Amino acid sequence: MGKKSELQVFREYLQRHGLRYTQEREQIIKTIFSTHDHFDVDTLYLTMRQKGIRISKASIYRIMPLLIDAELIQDVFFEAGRVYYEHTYGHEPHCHLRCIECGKIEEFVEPRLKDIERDLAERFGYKVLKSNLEVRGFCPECREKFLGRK
Amino acid sequence: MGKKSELQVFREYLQRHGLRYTQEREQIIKTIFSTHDHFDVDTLYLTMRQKGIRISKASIYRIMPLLIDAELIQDVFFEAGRVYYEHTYGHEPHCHLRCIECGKIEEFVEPRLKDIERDLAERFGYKVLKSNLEVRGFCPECREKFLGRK
DNA sequence: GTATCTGCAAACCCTTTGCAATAAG
DNA sequence: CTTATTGCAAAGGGTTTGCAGATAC
Repeated sequence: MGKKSELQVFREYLQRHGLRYTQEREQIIKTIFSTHDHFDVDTLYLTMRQKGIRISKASIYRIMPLLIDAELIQDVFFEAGRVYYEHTYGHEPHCHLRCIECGKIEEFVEPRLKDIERDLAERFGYKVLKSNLEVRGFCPECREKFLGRK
Repeated sequence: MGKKSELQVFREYLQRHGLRYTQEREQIIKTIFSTHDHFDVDTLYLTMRQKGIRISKASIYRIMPLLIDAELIQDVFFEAGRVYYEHTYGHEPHCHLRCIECGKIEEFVEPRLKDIERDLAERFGYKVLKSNLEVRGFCPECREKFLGRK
């Protein structure tokens, strides 16, 4: 049971939905999965242009929902009116610890969330699909700078 | 040590910052704390107009950051390009369980988050300020409708 | 060939901002 | 009185959309 490539997953998703596997869609997937960073549409657009890939923002905006629906990426957080994404296919579900001062992000896996989800499903009768835990604070450096060492 | 009213807290906050306690600010606080619902700026604006309170959206947009800074309200989630808020003063910190189909929201208190926060602070050296856990899924009704009873 | 997809530019919509009038202290 | 605040309307800025030409299949 070898793991399918993200391209393969996307291709099958498109086929299943009667959609087409275009140059632009292939390039977006490739670009997104070529780094581990969180990104927004604007960043993705600029990155692709820098690589010499011709694409419009409109197309990116139209393709993002497909990638989410195909469970290849996920929106992680919102800031300054922008949506930030990360690619999730092939990664263990994880949470984010963000410094509100410098924006640095640490990822961590928290097994206790599974228990919490299970308890919630039972208590409220929900079918739990996913959970998102975001912790905010000061990273060690900013903490020192702003809270005076302690 | 009686609990201060939200008005009192806001008044003191404003004073402390050299700001003025205006009609509009008083009315916003009163309106927000008169229900337990989550709200966005537009809803708040319409609610106030319905009650016959004269206020502009611009003022609401300008006052929201003050309420957040005074720790009276908090932004809870973003959806369809909008920010949703809830009043938090006087409430125990809680998390949200949302139905992605009908939008219903259940609130729950999760004591295990405190442990998680403590562990994170130690592991990454962060000063943790707050955490936000949002769980998404299908509520009992929507689950039945869409997933066929099971 | 046919229906989907793309790029462009305009439209949208929530939010922010400049400015003159108003009100708090 | 002095300075902060409000309301209005215009500007911003991210996202969506209509349409004609391009492209997957």
